[in-house]
Amino acid sequence: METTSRVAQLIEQAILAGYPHLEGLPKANEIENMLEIPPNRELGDYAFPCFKLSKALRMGPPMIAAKLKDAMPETDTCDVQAVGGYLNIFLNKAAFAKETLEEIAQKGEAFGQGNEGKGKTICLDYSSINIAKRFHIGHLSTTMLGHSLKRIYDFLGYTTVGINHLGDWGTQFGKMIYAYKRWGKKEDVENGGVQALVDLYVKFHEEAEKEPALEDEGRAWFKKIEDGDEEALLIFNWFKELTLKDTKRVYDLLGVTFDSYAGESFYQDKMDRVVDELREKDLLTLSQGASIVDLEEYKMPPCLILKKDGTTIYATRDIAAALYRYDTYHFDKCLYVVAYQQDLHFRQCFKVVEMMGYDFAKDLVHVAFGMVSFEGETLSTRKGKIVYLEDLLDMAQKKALQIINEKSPNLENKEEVARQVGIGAVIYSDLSNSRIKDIDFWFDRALNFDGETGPYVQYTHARCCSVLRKAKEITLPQTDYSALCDEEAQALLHLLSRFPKVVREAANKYEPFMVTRAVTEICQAYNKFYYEHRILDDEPTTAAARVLLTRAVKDVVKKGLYLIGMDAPERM
RNA sequence: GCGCCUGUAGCUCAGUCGGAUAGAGCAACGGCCUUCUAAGCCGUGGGUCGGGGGUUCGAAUCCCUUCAGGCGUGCCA
Repeated sequence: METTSRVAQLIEQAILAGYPHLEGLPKANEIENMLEIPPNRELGDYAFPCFKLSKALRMGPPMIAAKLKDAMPETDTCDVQAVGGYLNIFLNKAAFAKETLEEIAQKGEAFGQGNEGKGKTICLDYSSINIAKRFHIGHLSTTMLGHSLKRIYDFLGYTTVGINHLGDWGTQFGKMIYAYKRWGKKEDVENGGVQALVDLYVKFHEEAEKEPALEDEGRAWFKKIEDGDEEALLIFNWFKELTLKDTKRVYDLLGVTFDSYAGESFYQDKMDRVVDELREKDLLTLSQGASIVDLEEYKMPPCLILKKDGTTIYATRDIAAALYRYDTYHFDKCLYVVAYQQDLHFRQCFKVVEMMGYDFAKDLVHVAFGMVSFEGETLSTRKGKIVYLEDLLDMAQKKALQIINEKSPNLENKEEVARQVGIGAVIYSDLSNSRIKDIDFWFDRALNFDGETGPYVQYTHARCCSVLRKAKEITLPQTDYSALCDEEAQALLHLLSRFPKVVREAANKYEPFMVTRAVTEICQAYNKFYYEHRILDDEPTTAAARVLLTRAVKDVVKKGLYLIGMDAPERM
């Protein structure tokens, strides 16, 4: 049983001892939730605020605390003190150390793992790149948030389905085909990849300024795609392959994977169902030539389903996708990791699904995140205010390599470690704050390797590994847990023991940064511990305890990094 | 106009379901490597928690109001 639950039970017993017949007093599980962590370690490991009992017991909080202190059963779990209105709890340090470390030692990197998600499926829509566009820093958050959430849910036993909802439908692809046929060369596109396609698209718009008829040509080619014209599809699919190939390089660097690439084009033949069903259920109304679902009752603008030319729109597509995903995966939740600009769009879509009578509408969740700007300005290819992810990751790896050459010139696999550290720095900075915050991208921030950064955490992990390598060379006796009663070890043990709860909170709130933060705090506490105490102490039983603590830190940090999508090199 | 979001140290941000003197990192300055990785550790300075009301024994946290900024607000996604 967890320490906090046991403490809560003891308090429950103390309350019951004093007031056996009084109704409305908190039970152990409620008490556990009421427990707090004092602001200062000298005030104990946990605190029970007695203010909340004041009314029921008709007594001042300090008096209650004093009475509870006297009524607390004698155990070796903890001691208590009454301070003001608080009942402060002091754990038996050695017992706490033993319990925590034995569990982590037994479970290793599986510490915190769970099976509460067993039999449940979670769909995650993330990254969702556009065909014929280059991957840039604006795509990083959706990609890493989604990837991290997928790993977190996997860790908790859920079945997860990662979906890259490709942006592969629209007139722009007709324009691109036209531009390619008129100005493009096969080998240029083969060699230039997506950038060549982007160039063709830009060229189209330049020319269309002078020659407006080109717009019609573009539309005509898109119509050919829609109608399944052989040539059009051949070129279109080739563009798609090129984009996916280019993007795969970035996904490989980041370690990101997907289970499905069903994007917009995939739903083309699944839209009729939505429209028909909306008609049948009498939800569709005609307004200004377009077909809409009126949402005035819910204080939202109408949801557009068919444009006045009768064609579908992204809301139609997202509704079709939601229905399809439910039919296919029977998800317990479907997460849309998409920027907050689309908040209204998703609220409308989810509401329409609900109006259609689908109960699972409540399980559709928009996991919104902030906007990315670059050095204070809106991202813009045209103004050159853009950073391509491939370039950024390249710079990060180069910087990491340079630092390795300075600090660890004898490291064996420098290139590989530089990859892990450089990319880790970028991922960490992306997942270090709550997702709703806007990000103003600055190179020196994303490529910072000091302080609360990816490299800092990786460094601490590597430091643990180093100590453990040294420890292997000596034989250690039975562990003396009372050697871990010092401030630094105890602070560290608390952070470690809380890790499983943090992972669950991150999952419930869709906030990977909580894992990032928890791991960082563990590293800070370990580095402090490391400087205050010699791990490989002359006293072997002490050394054994500290080595065990080091191993626990290593395992938890490694798993935490994994959960946010980072690698943990053993040397750096 | 209306809706959603954000506002905490010079900068970037944490802050548990309301709880004890509001915490980190960066930047600045000053220390610490003949002992386990100095990508580290320690110290110093720095805060009207946007403003004003209210609820409460207690508010950065809840409610109201106001200001500032961002985003959205029907045929792009």
